[in-house]
Amino acid sequence: MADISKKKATIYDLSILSGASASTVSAVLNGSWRKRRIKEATAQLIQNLANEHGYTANLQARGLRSSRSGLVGLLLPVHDNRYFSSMAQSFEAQVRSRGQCPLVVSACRDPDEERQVVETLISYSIDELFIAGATDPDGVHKVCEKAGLKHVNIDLPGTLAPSVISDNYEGARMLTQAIIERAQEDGPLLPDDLYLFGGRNDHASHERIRGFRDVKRALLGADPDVCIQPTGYSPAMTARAFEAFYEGHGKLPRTFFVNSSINLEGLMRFLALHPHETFAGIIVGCYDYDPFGSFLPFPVFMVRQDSEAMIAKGFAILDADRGPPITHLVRPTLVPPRTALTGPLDALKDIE
Amino acid sequence: MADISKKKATIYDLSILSGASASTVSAVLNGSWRKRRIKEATAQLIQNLANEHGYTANLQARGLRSSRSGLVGLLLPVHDNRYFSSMAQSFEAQVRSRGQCPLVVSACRDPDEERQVVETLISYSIDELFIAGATDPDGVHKVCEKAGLKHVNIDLPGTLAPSVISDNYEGARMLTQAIIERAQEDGPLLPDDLYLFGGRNDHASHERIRGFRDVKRALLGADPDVCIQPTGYSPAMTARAFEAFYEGHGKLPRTFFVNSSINLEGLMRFLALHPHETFAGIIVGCYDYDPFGSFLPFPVFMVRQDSEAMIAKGFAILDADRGPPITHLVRPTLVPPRTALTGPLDALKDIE
DNA sequence: CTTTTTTGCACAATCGATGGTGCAATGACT
DNA sequence: AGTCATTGCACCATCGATTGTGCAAAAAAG
Repeated sequence: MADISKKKATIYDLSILSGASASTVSAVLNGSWRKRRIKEATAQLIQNLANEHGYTANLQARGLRSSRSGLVGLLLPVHDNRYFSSMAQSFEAQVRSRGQCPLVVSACRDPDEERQVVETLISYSIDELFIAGATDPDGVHKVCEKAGLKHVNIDLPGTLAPSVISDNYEGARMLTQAIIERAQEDGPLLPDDLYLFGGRNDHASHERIRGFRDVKRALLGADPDVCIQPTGYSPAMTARAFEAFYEGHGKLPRTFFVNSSINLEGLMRFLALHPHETFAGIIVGCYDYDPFGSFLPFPVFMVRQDSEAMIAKGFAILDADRGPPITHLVRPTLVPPRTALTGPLDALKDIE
Repeated sequence: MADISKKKATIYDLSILSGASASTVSAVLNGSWRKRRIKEATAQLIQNLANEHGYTANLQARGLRSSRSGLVGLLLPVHDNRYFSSMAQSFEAQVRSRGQCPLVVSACRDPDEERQVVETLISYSIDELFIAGATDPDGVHKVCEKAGLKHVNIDLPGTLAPSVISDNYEGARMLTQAIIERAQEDGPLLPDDLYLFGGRNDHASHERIRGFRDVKRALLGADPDVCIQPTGYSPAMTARAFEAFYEGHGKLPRTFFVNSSINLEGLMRFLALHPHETFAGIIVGCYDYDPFGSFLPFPVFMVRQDSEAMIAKGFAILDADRGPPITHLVRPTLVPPRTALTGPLDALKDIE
């Protein structure tokens, strides 16, 4: 209690105070003391001293010695997005419940940045790495491999390491079917009335586009290539695509599938520049859930990816150690318009 | 290139390869070699070897020795919210541009959790800590103090350490004035027509409420206490408050001020349970910006807090070292309805 | 050709914790 | 009492880097 000491206590300080050796103190404080046949009384004494002086282990020293740091990394494209930030939230909770320390970093979908960030994490001797939405998962894999770092891909699969991803094909099918059915309530839907915006040359986009096309062909009989507009993942590019369509047609498509909430932000940019009439009657599907996106002034069907389950599965794979580079699918859920799901925010302490 | 070695190279490996001593290698690789009067040629030789073998310093070892880790922490209430996640994004960019490694963690607004998380960070010898939206900044301060850890409060001020916060009073004034003026376009506004929902017993809420009340009294002549509904920060509680009002009045207030985007999620939960007519004609102000929140089917004025500037100011304070526990205000901006601001997402690499 | 200065680097202690090994003291057993 | 097993713990090398110190060799000065 009466702890005037400015510096943090070390096992050596406790060793002097207790009269025991540093290795005994260490054993007591890291729990291995039974194995080392330390007397219960000695352990108690040291424990008490440790509490009294607010001892906490220097995790850098421990990490250096044991070459395990207790750090688990999550590599994200960006934080600033509900899908990834809620993944970060789940990740953090799960890592902490395992007694480790989460390290969440973003790399802006830049392959070089990705590799460099991972190098940095490796320099801190992180124990495990979750690679979420990496542009170049296999490039990152090689970096991890070289350092002997266990890792899984989340969200976008790699070919060299185990991956856990959303079932994009099924999710896209559900979403496409939902918006078609809803649009048909307003009258017959032609193939030209249903577009897809966003996404690019990655696995998730491919699968989503495949699901979209399969359902569209089945229900509407055709899917002209022009209806697929892979604009990449930036809001600006997506906005440009909407703008281009609008220039050409004088209106938006009656209904469309937006590849992600980031692309949906592109739609917001478009909307900001056009009056309400522009989007009267449109039906939108968005592959990602956002609580405010769900309440836009037109029906927005959304797909909520189960990032919590994906992270959990990721841990299961890492725990199983050295699994084959298989891709595991996690089923997302369809969220109808005007739906406010509960989330991590509900775990906030807020007693009042 | 031909690097078959499974283990990471150390300065000792390079020391053998180069024929120089480990200390020389160390000096070369950490840049202090000029000061140590190492020959340019020797430095070159070692540099080349290091590149060839993909050497990266073990930052735990370095941290242990130098008691500086290169880690900078950011403590958040939650990730899963555009305000905090965009703060995380700015933070990360700024930390990295300073050559350090960002460590973003959340503590769920739980004072105990906050202190414990900070203890953990301290065990990793982080160099600096940004405490954002802490429930108990001064409690955290004491923990930092004891460990000699430099820190600033962001968003919610403490009395013991320097703080950088949003100018909540001014922001609330702007927002209140904006929604009043907008509402008055639809006819005269009575004091009972303007409510405030959300927030609790913290500095930010107090200031926002104060700004709200001052403007409301000035423009509408009065502000009955019943118009202030501090529901705390949970969506569920906020939804309950809307529900209660609706029960009592058969409608929502004509216009209201929502204390944060988390509370705005509470409004979404309410909306999900009620038809469109329920919110016909309402005008909303929300203290926080969310790109989708800005496009809800009724006018939503938002306040965008400048988290980037707040982080930058935080670094300036830390760099100035040992500043007095002064509170610095950063002015937020008013965002009119249907506005899509650009953000960190626009920095995403997305060439296509 | 000495003496002094400068250059270039090696040595060794150190940061705090871990874990293999060894040894004295105690108790059990014949 | 003598042998052996067990208990309880101390010693010490080690993880990989940093840094103060010291000392040859080379260069400059005299």
